[in-house]
Amino acid sequence: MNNNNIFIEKLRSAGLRPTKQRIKICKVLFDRKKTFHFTINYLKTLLQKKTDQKISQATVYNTINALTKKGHLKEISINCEKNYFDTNISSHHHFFNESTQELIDIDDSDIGKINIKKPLTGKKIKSIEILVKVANSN
Amino acid sequence: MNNNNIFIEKLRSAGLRPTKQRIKICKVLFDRKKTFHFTINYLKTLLQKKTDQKISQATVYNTINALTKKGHLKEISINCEKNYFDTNISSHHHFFNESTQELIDIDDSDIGKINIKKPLTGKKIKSIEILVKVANSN
DNA sequence: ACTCTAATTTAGAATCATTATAAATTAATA
DNA sequence: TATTAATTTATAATGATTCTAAATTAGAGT
Repeated sequence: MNNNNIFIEKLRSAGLRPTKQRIKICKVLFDRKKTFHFTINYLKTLLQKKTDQKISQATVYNTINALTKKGHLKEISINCEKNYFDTNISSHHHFFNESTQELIDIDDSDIGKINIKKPLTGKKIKSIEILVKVANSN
Repeated sequence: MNNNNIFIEKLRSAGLRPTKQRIKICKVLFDRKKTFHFTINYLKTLLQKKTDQKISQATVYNTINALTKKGHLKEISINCEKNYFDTNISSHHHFFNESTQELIDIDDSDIGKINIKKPLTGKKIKSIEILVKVANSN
């Protein structure tokens, strides 16, 4: 089976040439049922496993940065210990499980309305991000 | 005037020996009216300006990390572009002005109650952090 | 006050993630 | 197919942070 055309379209729509490296990266990122959270490091490992020819790390960085810039990925950071990316680009929030270092989506609709009582005047809100840090209760 | 005793107490209460380097750092951090947001880099610059003898960067990092670990500082990260620290350790949130890279406190009481409709079972919430990214509206 | 020891400071090296460089390769258009 | 602009690549450079090991210092005990 071949989803490549979907990825080619995705890349083209973002103004990126569909090279074989980028298509492979898209396959790892987007060819899955559930949304995917990853660090660049983990992605590099996955690519090495799933790929015959190696993809240089410069290409991985360039491609991920380009996809992020075009809005196909979302960047999330947890106190800079690790920089995660998320294939779920809808407006949503996160649990971060400190016990496992795992990141879990919280749907926007699963959080009640955020009421900012004193907005900054003369500024436009670009985004509201909530990070709920949790740990195993024991 | 001399607030040093206050800083010495603060350091001791955190189990840190009040060395002259640490006291100088405390002075820069805590001897102010308003809360203070800073990057390590900015702090190093300030210390260099306000100090006769230079403090090595290893000491700056060690001290800031120790104070953070003991809860005298709070760490905030904005997509890892920059890692900020905040002398305001009360439960609160932040505006981040993308136009100026400036970080502004939002008091906990200036945000309405956060309603997490589907909490994670078996996990304890450690913290909830809201980051409101804004930009100059023009 | 003096001695001793463990904590601390320090310069510099090491590490890690990320970005820049510049030459070789490739996609896509004519 | 030829051309050229984009892309990939290995490698070097950068920047932030941590490590190391030697020199210094704080503070407890004498």
